Amino acid sequence: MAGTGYKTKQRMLVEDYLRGLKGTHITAKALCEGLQERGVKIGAATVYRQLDHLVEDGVVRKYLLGPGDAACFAYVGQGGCEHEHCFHCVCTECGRLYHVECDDLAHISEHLAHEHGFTIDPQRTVFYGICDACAGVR
Amino acid sequence: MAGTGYKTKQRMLVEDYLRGLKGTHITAKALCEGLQERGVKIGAATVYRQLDHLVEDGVVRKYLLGPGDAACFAYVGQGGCEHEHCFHCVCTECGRLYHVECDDLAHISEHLAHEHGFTIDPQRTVFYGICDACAGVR
DNA sequence: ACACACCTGATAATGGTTCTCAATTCGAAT
DNA sequence: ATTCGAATTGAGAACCATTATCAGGTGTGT
Repeated sequence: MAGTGYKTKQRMLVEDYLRGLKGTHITAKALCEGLQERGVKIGAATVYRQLDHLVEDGVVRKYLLGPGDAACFAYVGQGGCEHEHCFHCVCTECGRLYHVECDDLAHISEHLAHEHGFTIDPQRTVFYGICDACAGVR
Repeated sequence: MAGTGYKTKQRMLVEDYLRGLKGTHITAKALCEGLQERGVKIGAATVYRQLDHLVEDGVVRKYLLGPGDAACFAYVGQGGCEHEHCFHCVCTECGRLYHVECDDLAHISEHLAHEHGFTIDPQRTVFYGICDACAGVR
């Protein structure tokens, strides 16, 4: 379960970079540029490939925020259970992305599953709305 | 609240086509082709623009089934839904769209607003996951 | 070291969506 | 009905994230 394929330099680089972000999300392109700014020579295609592998291994999570938007990736670690009920909120005003980890959200998942026969995928589900910062300004 | 901009022929055509699907989803491209097969002359750009307007008006809902896949659109009617706290669940397996009206979901909205400073827009928010019908098959 | 499967990276290709812009249409006021 | 400014249209180009291609490099077990 430790990895799909070989342990190459690039695999380590991508994984380490994500781990260093400590739960923060990042886009594939930004990750690629971030590595290159560190002097690492790595191609975009490789970054995408390694991200796919890491997601398949369950070490990294991929979030699809919107159509056309770039996917976001975040390190969740081995077994990544701590963040299982982490949902995302996107402010339609400022575009900011908020991580919300809360038991109440976990309860909603269970409620939907038991009462409405629908099992939510937290990785794909995004709440759209307005954050207080923006609500206050208006 | 009835419409953004002018009521053009194309606007009506797109809206009527979607309404005729009665809750079923359709992709922008398919909608465009469907109209053209009816003998309607309409450009893809216009279809996308009108879909955006209809989504903004809350009459149509937009959602993604998979990464890289085309967005899907479904007619949900005037006022978005008859009930205020109607959320939508999309099965990523079969693509079916479920309407869920439930007080527990309303509570989550309040909780997020009070405890996490984020006010959900139910019209725009879609839950992604797997419905029991598909979960059983696997 | 050897063989072979896998990985890399630059580039091209893909596909959905958005942008451009001249021509057309809309809506309200005349 | 006519006019005029603003909004819309449509064809194609542009955009952007992601994938595919493929020759050459690299990892692993023997």
